Amino acid sequence: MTDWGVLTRMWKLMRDLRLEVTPALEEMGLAHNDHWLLCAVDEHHYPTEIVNATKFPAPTVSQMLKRLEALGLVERSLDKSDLRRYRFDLTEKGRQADEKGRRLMEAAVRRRLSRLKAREQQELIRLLDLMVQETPVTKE
Amino acid sequence: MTDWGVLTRMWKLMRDLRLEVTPALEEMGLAHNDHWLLCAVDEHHYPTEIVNATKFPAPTVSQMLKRLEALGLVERSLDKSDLRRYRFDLTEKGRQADEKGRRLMEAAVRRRLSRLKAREQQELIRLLDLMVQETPVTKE
DNA sequence: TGACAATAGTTCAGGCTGAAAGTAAATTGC
DNA sequence: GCAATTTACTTTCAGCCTGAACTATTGTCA
Repeated sequence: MTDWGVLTRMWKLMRDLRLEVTPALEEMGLAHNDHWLLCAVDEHHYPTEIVNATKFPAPTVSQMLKRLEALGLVERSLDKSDLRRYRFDLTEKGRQADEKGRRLMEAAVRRRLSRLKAREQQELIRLLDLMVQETPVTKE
Repeated sequence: MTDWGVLTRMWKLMRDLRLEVTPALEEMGLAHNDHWLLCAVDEHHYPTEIVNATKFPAPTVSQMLKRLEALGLVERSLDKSDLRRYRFDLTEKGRQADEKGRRLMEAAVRRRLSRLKAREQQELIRLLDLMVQETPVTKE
C-alpha cells in the first residue's frame, strides 16, 4: 500500500539523517532537538510562541531554554511591560551554533537530495508542501 | 535553499503524524516507537537483527522487548543451539496490536497523501526511494 | 585442553520528555 | 477595589531512551 510505503521511507530517511548529524551536534553540547529550538528562538522570542511553532510541550521548551541558557546560547530577559513574560534571544554564541547546526543538517540532506534532478527536487518540495498543510481538526 | 526546505517540511510532517497517532497508541499501552519494534519482530526474530533493522541502540531494543514482553505482545524463548541467543515472536495479542497500530498510522498518512493525485503519489515514493538508499560511509 | 577474543544480550545510571500540578502576574466582572 | 479567572511560565515526577560497563556463552588457536 502506498500510505505505508511513504511512511516507512520517510521514517527511515529522517532516522538516518538524524544518525548522521547527531554526533557532530553532540560535540557542540546540543541534544538532537536543540537545534530546532535555536531556529525557533531566532524568530519567536517568547516561550509561548516557541511552543506554538515547534509544538514541543511547554515544559520541554522550558527545560530546553534553561539548558541552552546555561550553555550561553540564549539569553533571558524580563519583559518590563508584562512581568509574567520572559523574552529570549540568541547570543552571539547561539547564533553561531544555529548556523553551524544548520549547515550540518543541510549538508546531510544535500548528500541525498543531490541524487535528484533539479526539477525533481522542486517537485518533491511541492508534494511535501501539499502534505504538510494543516488538516482541519475533526470534532467529536 | 532547497535542502533546508525539504528538511523542515519532512520534519513537520513526521512530527504532526506522530502527534496525531500517539494518543491512540498510548491507549494501547504503546510508546511512540513501540510499533516499529513490533513490525521488526514480525520478520526479524533476534535482538541483533532487530537492532540492525531499526537502528535503535541495543540497550533500547533490550528494554523495549522486556516491556513488550511484560505487556504480553511478544514472547521470548531460548535458542537451544546457542544459549547466548533469545528468540522473540509476536503473540496473538501482539499481532493484533501490530495490525491496529499499522492501520492507525496508515490512516493518518492517507488523510494527507490523498491530496495528491495517484501519479503524484507514485512519484513521491520514487523520489523518497532515491533518497533513502544508503550513503556509503566515508572513512577518515 | 585452556587461555584469549568475539558475540549476544542485559543492567545501570543519567539525561530527555511530557502530563499534572504549582507559582506569580495580569485581566475581568461585579 | 478586590475576588475569580486567565495567562505565562516553571517545577515535579514518572517513564522512556541510551552510552558505558557487565555477564554469559561460543569461537579460536597454540
